[in-house]
Amino acid sequence: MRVTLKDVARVAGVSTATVSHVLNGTKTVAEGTRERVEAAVEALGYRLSQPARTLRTGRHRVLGLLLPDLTNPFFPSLAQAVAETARRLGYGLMLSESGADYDSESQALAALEQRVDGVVWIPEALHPVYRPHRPAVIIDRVGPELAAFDSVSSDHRAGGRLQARLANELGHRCIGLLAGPADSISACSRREALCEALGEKRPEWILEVPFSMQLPPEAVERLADTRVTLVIAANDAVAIGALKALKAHGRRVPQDVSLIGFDDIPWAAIVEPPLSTVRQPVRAIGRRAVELLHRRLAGQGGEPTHLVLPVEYVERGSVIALEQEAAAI
Amino acid sequence: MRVTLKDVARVAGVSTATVSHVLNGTKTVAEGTRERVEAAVEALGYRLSQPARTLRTGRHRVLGLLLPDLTNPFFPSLAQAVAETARRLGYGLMLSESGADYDSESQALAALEQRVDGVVWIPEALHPVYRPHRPAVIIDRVGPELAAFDSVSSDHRAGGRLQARLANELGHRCIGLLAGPADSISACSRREALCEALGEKRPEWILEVPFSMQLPPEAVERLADTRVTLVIAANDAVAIGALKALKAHGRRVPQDVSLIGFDDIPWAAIVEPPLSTVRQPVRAIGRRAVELLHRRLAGQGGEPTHLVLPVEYVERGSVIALEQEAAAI
DNA sequence: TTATGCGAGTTAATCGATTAACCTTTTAGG
DNA sequence: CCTAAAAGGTTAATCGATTAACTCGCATAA
Repeated sequence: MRVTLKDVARVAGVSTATVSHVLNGTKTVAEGTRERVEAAVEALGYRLSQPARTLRTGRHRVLGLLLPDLTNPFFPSLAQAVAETARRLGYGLMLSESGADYDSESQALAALEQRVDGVVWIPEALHPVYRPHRPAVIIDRVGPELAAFDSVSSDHRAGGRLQARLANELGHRCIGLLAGPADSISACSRREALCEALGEKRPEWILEVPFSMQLPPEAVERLADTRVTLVIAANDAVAIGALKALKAHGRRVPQDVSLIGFDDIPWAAIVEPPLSTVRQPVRAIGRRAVELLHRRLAGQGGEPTHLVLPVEYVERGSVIALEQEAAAI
Repeated sequence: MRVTLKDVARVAGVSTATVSHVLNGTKTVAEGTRERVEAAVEALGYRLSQPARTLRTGRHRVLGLLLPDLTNPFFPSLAQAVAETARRLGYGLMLSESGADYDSESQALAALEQRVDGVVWIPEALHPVYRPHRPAVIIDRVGPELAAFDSVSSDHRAGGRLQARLANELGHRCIGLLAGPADSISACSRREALCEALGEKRPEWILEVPFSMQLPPEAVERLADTRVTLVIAANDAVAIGALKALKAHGRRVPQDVSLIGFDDIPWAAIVEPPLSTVRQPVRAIGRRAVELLHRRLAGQGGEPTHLVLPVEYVERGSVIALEQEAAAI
């Protein structure tokens, strides 16, 4: 059925070793021989068996990427950067979504690990239940449990402080915080740094919501609170959900209430009004993660590396100064 | 280094065959023996080598999904449906993006095929250059080139007619069409059916744009055309791009100009105003595609099956009747 | 009593590549 | 002219599982 190296070797009149060397360029092969081999490959339509090669060499030449949720536009962007870098370094990419619960995350990771050389992993839980069995680079986690692995993350704390400073400078005293899930490490870092930097003027209310455009009814209700002059959202998806809710309540953004997100997903610039947000360097994150993984797979790099990349504020118009202060500026 | 079946067998005091049978449930094994084997597996932390299994059995237990662009929110939704169904049928999923050009699409497909049992493929080009070497289910293509493969697609022609009927009923006579790329089969079907159904009242202008929120400058310019009362977009992403451009021109949707999209991506409901669109049954498409693939892999099903799934109009408010006619309704 | 079949295990071939070790011829250097 | 190295090839072991074919008791049926 299947055309194997052996068939090619027979047709080309050489040994399988030679065919392999031609295909992989692992040894010099005489011009004429190589041509005969290549002709045979062509004629027979030979296709390498990856499983066989992997079994023999122990290398898949594939990296895995495990992320929480493709419908959050942040992750496709990340996936593209990861895929691009992987391909540049000679790897394929196997992408997997971890699904809702931690069980399915563990399962997905376990399944992934069996088919790749290493994984880039964006864990969901603050206290992950699973430890990778292969080289892994963790994105967005700085906790102690996975400290043994390389990691890359945005400077979430700086992001939180950025938001706080903005609130201060623009004179917002009554803040509503749509924080991310309590067990998300990145959401927690942002929230902590934000609250610390706000100091006295702690948020009027804090609500934990999932990273999704779909706000829980409770959150929608809270957004009717007219005292609040600035809503800080866990990320852009949440911010966009909030935007919709605010409009439904008849509150104008930014005239009646300012709104700020996090991530800078493509849609942030599209919604009305365009969303001011804190940008994560998504392409850099993906690139650096793969590069770290590659280095690790090459056997270099002893101590785990923890990269923290800077974030920046992107002004788009959904945040303005409080009126009384506006005159002063 | 690696713990193999042999190690487990040695520790459990049985042959590798027995271990394999315990692990796969392929033969009855005495209670006590099984327990010893399971204990050994646990104690040694044994993990199956997928490449070895695949080499031996010829089955990967993984399906591939090749799609054009993860940043178009239609595809993540599709990917989720595909992943879910695959998992339900006992497969893993390997997801790959085909990238910009057809070369990289062929490469991606070739790479994918080597690691999966079959692929779900959403080709970009009207005339694909590559023919799959494995069982494949094609999504959104009804052309002759790939007719030998199973396929699933929305009823794009019906979608086009739906849009035309809407235009008729609401009295729009001057239509701008932001058609998709000329080499996209689905875009072409829609466009053809639309134009046929419009008959006399063919669009004032037709512009081919890529499936992206980022409209080419030419398209942005055209949208300033105040004669046009209805803009039909190739898909929701394009529609949302158009929405932004229209606003930039100071034209209100839907008061000054109606706008309709295609797909019904999650964001269609979020933008302002919410976008009326033609919904593709994305979950059903994904599910049916995997089911077809599974059947084919099981060796059943002789003749290729071509499934065409119905679309439906989703009214959200971005399309209204022309004023003079509005009174009549 | 003899065959038959089942239950529980084992043996060993096999999947399709890679690659260390080895063998000839050439080639080049001194 | 002699020797070392390079060039060009081959042989055969190996990666880690699966599974057809076989063995050996023992129970059941004829």
